[in-house]
Amino acid sequence: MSIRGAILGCLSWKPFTGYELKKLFADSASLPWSGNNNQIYGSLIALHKEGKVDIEVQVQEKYPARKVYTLTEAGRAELKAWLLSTPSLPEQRKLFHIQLAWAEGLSPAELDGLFASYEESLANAILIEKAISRKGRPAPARSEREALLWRRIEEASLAGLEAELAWARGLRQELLGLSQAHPA
Amino acid sequence: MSIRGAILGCLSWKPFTGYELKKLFADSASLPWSGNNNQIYGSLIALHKEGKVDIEVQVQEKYPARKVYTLTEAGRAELKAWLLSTPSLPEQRKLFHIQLAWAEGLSPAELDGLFASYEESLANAILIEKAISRKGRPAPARSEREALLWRRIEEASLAGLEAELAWARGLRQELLGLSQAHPA
DNA sequence: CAAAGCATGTAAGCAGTTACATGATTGT
DNA sequence: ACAATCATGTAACTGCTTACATGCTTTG
Repeated sequence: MSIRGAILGCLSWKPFTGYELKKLFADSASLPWSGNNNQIYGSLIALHKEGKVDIEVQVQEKYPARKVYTLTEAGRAELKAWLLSTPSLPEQRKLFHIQLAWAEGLSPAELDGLFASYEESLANAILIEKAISRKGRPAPARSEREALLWRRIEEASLAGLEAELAWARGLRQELLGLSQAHPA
Repeated sequence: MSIRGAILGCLSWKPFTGYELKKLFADSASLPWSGNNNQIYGSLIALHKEGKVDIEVQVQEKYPARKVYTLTEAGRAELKAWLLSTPSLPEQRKLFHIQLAWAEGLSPAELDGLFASYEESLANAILIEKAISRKGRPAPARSEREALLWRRIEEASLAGLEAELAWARGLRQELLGLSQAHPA
């Protein structure tokens, strides 16, 4: 349910519609949710039922009506409680590593192909991340502290990808060395 | 459904019972599943229905009967297909970063407390990982290649934790500097 | 004229978790 | 006496994903 916290956090920055939140989640590498309708709209409806958010309906001429959500005092209280809850350890799900772990049945060439594909998608993800970051993504900067935090969080997300790419490249080279030392 | 792949992988190493697999998943830092009954036993039952595994029931005197699972040819085929499927990008779920992102409402002391708690649990997780790795966890080493892969995978998991701890420590110091430059 | 964007919502399903249920044996 | 280990399985639930449903507008 930590997506609730993330949604409350966004709304503590400024009011949003569900549609805007959806895009925000979908575009962010640090927010590990797909931003699908069910989660966003569902959470907003639940939050409203609990009195944590207010809705302002803005009727438009050419587009469907927007529902702009604002935090209430109760919402602000839940956010603060979540912010102060004890931090949880980071989770890393590196499925490729599990694939590698059981790759004994693959030929050196097949293994090398997997690495090539993995490195390519990592390199691609890094390029995309860098492009977005260079363009400057919308971020709150209500204080020097907040700006620093956001900068460091973005850096960490990129650094994680780059570390993984470096790891894969190093290991791939080692494997090439091995298969040349003991040819089939 | 990637846990299926992981289970098939284990069984390609040697036969296991559900109970043994459960412990294996629960103890491993690289296998991102809790090893709960429902998943392990459920998957094994499904795999058996599909003819991917054989069961040998071993009745024991003092303990409940064990069901030892072995891969069939069909199981080996599914494993190979999974091993050759295109690698997926690593997923990182660093919930603490999201907490930080919206921490604007917290005092410097409250923020510092969060960092202290985070660093402590990271340091703890690292110690546990190192202890287990020093004792040498059970791992297949049917070839030089397999031994190398398992070593590097273990290292990567530890390196991820250590990088996160270093990141947190660095940022915490920067924040301390900030709050002294602009005291409340 | 097709695709993408604006904007909301629901249905069906998969993946994963905690907790429940049973029951003997061994260690503290 | 209490907890942990051995060993299997089921029930109830949360979280999250894909896909469905609608309908107008703008862009290519």
